[in-house]
Amino acid sequence: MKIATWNVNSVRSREGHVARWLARVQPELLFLQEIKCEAAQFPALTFEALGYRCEIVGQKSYNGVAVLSRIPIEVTHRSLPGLPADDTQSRYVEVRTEGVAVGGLYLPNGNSGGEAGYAYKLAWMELLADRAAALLDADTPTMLLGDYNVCPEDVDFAPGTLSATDALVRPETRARYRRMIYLGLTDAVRAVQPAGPIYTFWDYQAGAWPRDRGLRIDHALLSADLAERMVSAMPDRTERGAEQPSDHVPVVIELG
DNA sequence: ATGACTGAGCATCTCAGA
Repeated sequence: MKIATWNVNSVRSREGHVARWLARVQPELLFLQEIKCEAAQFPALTFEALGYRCEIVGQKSYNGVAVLSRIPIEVTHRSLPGLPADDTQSRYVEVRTEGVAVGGLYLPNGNSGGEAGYAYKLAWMELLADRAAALLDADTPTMLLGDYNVCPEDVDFAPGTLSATDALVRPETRARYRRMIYLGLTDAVRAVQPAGPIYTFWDYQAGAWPRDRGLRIDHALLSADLAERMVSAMPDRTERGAEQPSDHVPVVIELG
């Protein structure tokens, strides 16, 4: 079973990219982030024609997540448990399939909105770790994947791309990511490639892609039972070389 | 000496992204 995540930076601008990628890779589940539209504008017919059901948690202009599935799923959550009722940002969807809980997430960047914006990121990370703890306490096989907007270690960003005060690398950010690792979750891509740079994002600016000056910010965290089942986990770099690409590439996890 | 991106929207600039 292949489960993938992809921040597409507008699903309407990337409809053809996603359709071609689905036809080529044929994952069972694809979680999308930054769809940047409401459900009514989502190009569901295109993906349904390829055999994928679409579950959309939309939002106008910003954020927005979705899951495309070619196996039966049950949507269990359309927002991250614990957020205030008046939180309007669409950043989380969770499903159950074959006894596995799979959460697709778009974690706040944290570099805009001043200290309040950064505090929102940290609060969101606390609730995500709480959600992980609840699933693990119930012995639920769990995968939490998406755009974490966190470079866990210095090797996860090319030299010179980020300052030490960037919200993607600040110590408070990394501490909260580590809390999830300490719960017992496995960083799938790092388990496959324990050392050395491996990126999932390259900025549109300053020739970041041709110079391979990227970041590793899209992750899949697996409970121990799923980590044991893992066959492969890797970003699909080829997508960054497409015409008019997203600045992120898909990350694919294969379970046996 | 130095270039310099992309998408959405009550748009021809601003916000957000990272």
